[in-house]
Amino acid sequence: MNEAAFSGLNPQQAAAVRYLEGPLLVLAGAGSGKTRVITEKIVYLIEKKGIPARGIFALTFTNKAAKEMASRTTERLTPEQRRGLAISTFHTLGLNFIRREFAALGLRAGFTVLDADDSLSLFKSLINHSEYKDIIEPKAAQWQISQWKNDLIAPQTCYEQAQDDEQRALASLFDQYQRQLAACNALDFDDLIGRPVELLQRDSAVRERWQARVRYLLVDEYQDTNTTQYELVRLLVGKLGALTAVGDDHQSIYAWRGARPENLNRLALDFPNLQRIKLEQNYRSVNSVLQAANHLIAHDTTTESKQLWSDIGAGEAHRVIVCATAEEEAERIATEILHRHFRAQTEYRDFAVLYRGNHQARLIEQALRKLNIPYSLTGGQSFFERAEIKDAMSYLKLLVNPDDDAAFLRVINTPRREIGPTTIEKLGGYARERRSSLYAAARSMGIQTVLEPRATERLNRFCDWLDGLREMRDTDAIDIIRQVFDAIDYPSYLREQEATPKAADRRWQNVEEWLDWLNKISDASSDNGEIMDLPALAQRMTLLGILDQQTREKDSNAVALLTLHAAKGLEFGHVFMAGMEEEILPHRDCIDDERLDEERRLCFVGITRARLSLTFTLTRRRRRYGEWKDTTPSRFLEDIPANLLIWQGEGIEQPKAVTQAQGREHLASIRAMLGKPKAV
DNA sequence: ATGGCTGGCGTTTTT
DNA sequence: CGCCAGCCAT
Repeated sequence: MNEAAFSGLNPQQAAAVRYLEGPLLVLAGAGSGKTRVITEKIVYLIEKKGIPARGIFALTFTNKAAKEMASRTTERLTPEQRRGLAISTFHTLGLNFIRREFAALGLRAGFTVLDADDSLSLFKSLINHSEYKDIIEPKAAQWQISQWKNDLIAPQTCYEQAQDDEQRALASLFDQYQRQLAACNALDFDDLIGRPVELLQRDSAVRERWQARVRYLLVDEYQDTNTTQYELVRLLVGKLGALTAVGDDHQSIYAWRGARPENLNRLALDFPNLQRIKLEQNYRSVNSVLQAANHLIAHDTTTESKQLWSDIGAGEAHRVIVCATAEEEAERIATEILHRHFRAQTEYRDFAVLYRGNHQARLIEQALRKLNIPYSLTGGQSFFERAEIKDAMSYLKLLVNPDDDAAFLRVINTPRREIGPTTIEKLGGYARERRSSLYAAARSMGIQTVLEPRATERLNRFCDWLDGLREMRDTDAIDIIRQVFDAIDYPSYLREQEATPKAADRRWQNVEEWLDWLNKISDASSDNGEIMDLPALAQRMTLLGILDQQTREKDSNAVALLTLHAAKGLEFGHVFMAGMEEEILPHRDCIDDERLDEERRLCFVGITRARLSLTFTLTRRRRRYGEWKDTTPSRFLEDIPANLLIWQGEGIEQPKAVTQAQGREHLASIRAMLGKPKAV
């Protein structure tokens, strides 16, 4: 092997890229270049080992990560070389699998992928029409059933193992939910992984076909896999174990939603010839940051010890700023950012404020606005929650799958077709009895016996219209959708709904924006040689959701406001961690719990986002649900050696509104008061 | 059908 | 304390 091919990689990274003798687990510390290892390995497999790109599968958890990885390989490979290369999320792989194998799963072409909202609506409707109305909370049911699905437990098994009435009710609800999905020719997100696993397990021909296809599999953020995802990985790689899994148990922060970090250890049991490589050199942070992180995480006994180090420099001690109240904390963060921005010509995009819960963002937002500091806030997928976008998506989904009840209900009276609640209620009852979709019920002969003649007539008109549209399925997807909006005169509908024409215009613009976005999706995938038909477009749309918005945010030069969870995978020059208090971090519900370690890892993730500087803030008293309570500094601060922390607080005067000049002046006074931060 | 009021509740979030 | 959802009243 030519060593020069790996210039720029350290020995461990190079070994991870080169190792092909069996399954490989790369324990990659924060900032140790794990994405780099995966992309280099893909390039290596294609260029040096002659494995065709279409035999290589790389899996991530988020669209963003998949996009990032794809763009990094694009830089290194010719279009010819990377043709057919599958870099995607677990869910997209599952979708592609099901698109090929749907018949064996009892689905019809054009099946719908329900998003979390649609699935919740389905639960609500099932619960409301069941005997356990008022006993079962829809959200809780959705969560529990999702857990079951992710643990590969069938409704039947749930029922047999149920300990009490509530569990029996949930198990029965699970069963009804799955039946209803089948009736609607629909799947939820969990099914995108679960159904392929089920088929691969029971059908050896399918399994062998897929195992032959998957020449090499790479998995990112392996510690975040749940039972189903791990099973999918295992089934796809077979006994050969042509697998590289990259993960970091220190960054396991999603156990609360079903991730099984123990899958890292399970790998060694399932593949006795597993090779392990640790990456401990960090390419992101100064050593004071890494020391804080190392000491903090040393208290987590459930994870494997890794000592991060870098040759980036010593760094400064981290400040711990104690504020009287949360308002003061927010103001303090804002003025600190302003000062540093002007003092060191630091771009706003180099700052991040991290916090445990979204509600903490509000005050910080206000404080930043007061000082005219631009900021970006993640967590809002508001664009896709807008009514006009949901309407538009429902029309598209319904064109593809008339049995999609969620879309059917959304659209049937939008715009008004005088099909009211009474008709829909009767139709729904009829459909439930026959375990069919609403559309199928509307189309059945017997429906006339239940409905008023006038209602039947309106319903038929709507269904005929839908059928007519579906006839045109060969027309370009975007064209059909435009025709639909034309036919229902959606802009006029919006004008009726909105008080001002301006507001209606704005909403129509959103629809236009959505159409542009759809165009982009269908173009992007035709790059891969696959023509995107209407069903594929509708299905993929549900999975891609928020990508666009995230991209837009990236362009702006603004301070990032993020939850600690959302910050994973990102890095910033200067990081503020707000609310370093007991009952916030660690969260109050996790304090006396085995979940405490996950809180510590969350803190670890926050710390390791920082390249150069780290500032912790906390308050002395905080208002919780209207009541003032004294607070205690987070135990995690105690886990960081005292010489790495400089506590500040009492007697430091807060600046009022700050102009640029006043900012410099004030900063000088604060620095005079505090003295220079001492180097470590 | 729509809006206003009240009561209950209040982690983290992707697909 | 604030927000949302759901309910009730118009």
